[in-house]
Amino acid sequence: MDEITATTVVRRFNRAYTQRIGALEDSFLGVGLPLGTARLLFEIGAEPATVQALRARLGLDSGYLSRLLRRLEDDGLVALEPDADDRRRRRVDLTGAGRGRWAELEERAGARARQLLEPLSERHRERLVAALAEADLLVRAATVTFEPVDPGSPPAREAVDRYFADIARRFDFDPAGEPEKDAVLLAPPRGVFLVAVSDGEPVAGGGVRTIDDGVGEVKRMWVHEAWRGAGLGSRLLRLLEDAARALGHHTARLDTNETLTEAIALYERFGYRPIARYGDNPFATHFFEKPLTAPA
Amino acid sequence: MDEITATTVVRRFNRAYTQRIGALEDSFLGVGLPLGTARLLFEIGAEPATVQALRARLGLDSGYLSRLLRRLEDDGLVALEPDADDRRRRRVDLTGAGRGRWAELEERAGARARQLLEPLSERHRERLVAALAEADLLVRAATVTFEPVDPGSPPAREAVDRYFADIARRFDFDPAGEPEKDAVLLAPPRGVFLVAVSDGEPVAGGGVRTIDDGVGEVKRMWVHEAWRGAGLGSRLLRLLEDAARALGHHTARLDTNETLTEAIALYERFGYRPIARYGDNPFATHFFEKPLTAPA
DNA sequence: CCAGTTGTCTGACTAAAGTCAGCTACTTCT
DNA sequence: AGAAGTAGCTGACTTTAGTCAGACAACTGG
Repeated sequence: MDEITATTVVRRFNRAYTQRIGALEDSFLGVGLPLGTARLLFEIGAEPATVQALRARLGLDSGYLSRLLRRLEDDGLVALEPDADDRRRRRVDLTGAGRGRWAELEERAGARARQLLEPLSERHRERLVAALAEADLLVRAATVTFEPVDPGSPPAREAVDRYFADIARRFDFDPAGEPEKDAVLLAPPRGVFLVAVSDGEPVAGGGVRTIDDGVGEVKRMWVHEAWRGAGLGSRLLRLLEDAARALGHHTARLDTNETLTEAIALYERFGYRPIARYGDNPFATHFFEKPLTAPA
Repeated sequence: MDEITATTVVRRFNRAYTQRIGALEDSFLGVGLPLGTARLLFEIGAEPATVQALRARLGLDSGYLSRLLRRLEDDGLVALEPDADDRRRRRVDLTGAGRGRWAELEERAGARARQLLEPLSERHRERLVAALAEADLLVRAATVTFEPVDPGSPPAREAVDRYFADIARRFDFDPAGEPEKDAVLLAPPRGVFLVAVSDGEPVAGGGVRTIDDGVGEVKRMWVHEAWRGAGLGSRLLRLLEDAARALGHHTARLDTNETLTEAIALYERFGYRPIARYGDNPFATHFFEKPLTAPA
């Protein structure tokens, strides 16, 4: 695809959309709260959080946020209380009145969305919704980044747990003890674990461990169901190969189960070739290897 | 489609997109201009204009805009000069320095778009661009409104001219004298002409005239090539039928040429039935009629 | 040619948004 | 226990964005 055309389409869309719907944010006006305050209330309603979490989510200055919260508290819309675990922290939640105000904001935002769809016929509405859902998935996927993390850390553990849960649905599998071993094997200096997190939730992850001098093994590659089809698997595998190279490996291996057909297709697309069984993974039925030359 | 789900998708997309790209607008920052000022400079660069045109395009207060322009002028980025036609008006254009600054903004906006596409594979990039193009078309179509205008007015004339140009491409057609007749026949109180305008350009239009007591004729239905497939034709025909009812008609007629197959399909979908030739339009080959009962 | 209208500008405001340094209470590390 | 760091708050600002009521010059219709 022509690079110029592609960015032109993105920019054209941005202009049209923000002009028409971007005013969407202004729909928060008219409930007697300035926009920033309304957005904050909205965010708290979506999920009560600590002050610092809100600061991160909204990208606000600490002093500024403090004042906004104070104002919401004075208006009786939110309640702040010290966090039991760390009494420096404060947890913010909506009061009854705040919940009412939040529902109002919800309703307005919903009305905005309905207003956009309303002039369209059923058929065109379906097309728009499908296009937005597709764009949503791809935009999210494009803006997520993979970060190396300690395989014992909560996001990594969650990714691995979900990986096990997913494959247990495909074939008879018992992860007994595996997560604990992973936490060691996939950690530096002999391993790596990468996770992509979106809205605080891991959406894809996987690791590399060293099985022999110069030979790395790709393990636990997983992509959240709702995020499949957006190319995260390919990006992850490419990054894991880079990581293996950085660990000094000249060869990447991996094993998998015959039921995981999409995974096998991905490995084949990436140039992995079937090899004889290695290691002692009782759940693996297929084994692959690929020489790690300079990155493509 | 489930109404709730549809609005949910729109809202979900809005959140994700504005959070990730909406910061897009902030990309105008970092060139030493506040956002509003940068947007103004951008708009002037896109097309030099009078102060009032900018006011309309950006929806700014006259005093406020005046000051913003002053600031840009002081910075040597724009030049203002009285309009030759009406010396109350002032025309604004970029200076050389302004053009440089504008190019910077362009580059930043383009970089933003590229940055969104960059992490995606060719295949996913194509999918995202296609989805955004589709959403763009439908969002524009959904937010455009049809307004009754004098058929002699510039937007109506342009719509009719483009209609003639389009059909002349389909079959041998000579519009001699027609636009002048239209300006009378499609005007109140015996006719109506509707146009939808987007970014100052007509994108769809059409009219109704009275051919007999209680009988109206739909004429000059046209949709801009770039806007086809978004349901504007259906919306327009529905509105024209409403207008015919408002003129007191119980029957709608129309003629068309056999080469205009999409139009014929539209009429049939709307319940028009073929009838014998009426009138003396030498270019028409097919004739249709529909009883106008209460609106669906 | 004059009354009314239009296009732009100025003055005098206000509210919202955001920044920065320093402070206090609490936790963590050694 | 003490030092060092963290979470949040307060005070004192600045900038941006925007409103509104005139003022004034230039145009337009009768």
